[in-house]
Amino acid sequence: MPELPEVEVLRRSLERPLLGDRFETVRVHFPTLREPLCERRLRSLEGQEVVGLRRRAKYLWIDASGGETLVLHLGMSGRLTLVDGRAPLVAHEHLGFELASGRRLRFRDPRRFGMAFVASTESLARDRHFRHLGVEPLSTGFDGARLAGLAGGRTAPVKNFLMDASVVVGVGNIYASEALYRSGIHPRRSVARIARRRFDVLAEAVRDVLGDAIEQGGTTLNDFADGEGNSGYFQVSLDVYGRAGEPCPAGCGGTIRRVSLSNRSTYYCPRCQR
DNA sequence: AAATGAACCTGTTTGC
DNA sequence: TGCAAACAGGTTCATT
Repeated sequence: MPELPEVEVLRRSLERPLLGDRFETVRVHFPTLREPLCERRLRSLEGQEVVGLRRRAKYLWIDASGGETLVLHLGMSGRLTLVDGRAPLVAHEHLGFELASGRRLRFRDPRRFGMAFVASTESLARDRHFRHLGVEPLSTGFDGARLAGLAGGRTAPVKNFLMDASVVVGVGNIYASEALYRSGIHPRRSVARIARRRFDVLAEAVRDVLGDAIEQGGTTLNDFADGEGNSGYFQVSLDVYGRAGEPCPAGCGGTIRRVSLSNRSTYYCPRCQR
């Protein structure tokens, strides 16, 4: 489900309802995520107030008053929703954070690629999950010069490069295809063969497509929803992702093609993208 | 160092 | 209709 826009939409939707609320009881129903849940550490949040919601890459950081941060990652199929405290358990509900307001923050992840852990707020930058991460694409530090510099000495296909979190974070399989389409760059093109000027175009396309998707509430392919259960609408704005066989939306006369790159479906217009 | 592929899981869709 | 294969938004680790 979630790339950067979906996590950012989630963060924004939860910020107002969660700030100032307090963790009362943390319930671990199934400790089986990719990294096993540590019930003791998670329960250490009990009694702490929510003082901030931040996003780093595709991770959500929920800062608590005791100097600890709840870190959540939704993997492929994770869902985080605010429900009534008396709402029944649902299938694959791994975690429930019962709040002083009587609500519950529900974390469920059928495929178990997600993560949930607690770290001290002060140590987050040094945490092994974050220390290797590259630039935030919506920050001022992200531009064509930066991308071109990082591409130096590399030869990988540009789509792989864009999806490399040590280069730039938050760009997943959907938005990589979309940004390349908007840039007119073929997803298989080696970064060694991209002219300096085209990196400016690419950086701007990444920034724009992510920004547009956030504005539209994210992409809901199956059932992405924000913390209050609202679906996104960006899926209707996708130019190429999931549109194999359809005509290129630019009207060039080409047909959108689907290929596999590193075992990930990749969509592009063979006519517009070179 | 960089690139590639496999592994981790379950649920849903596709194809025979 | 039924079943099996293919596929799905991510990250990390091992191997070249």
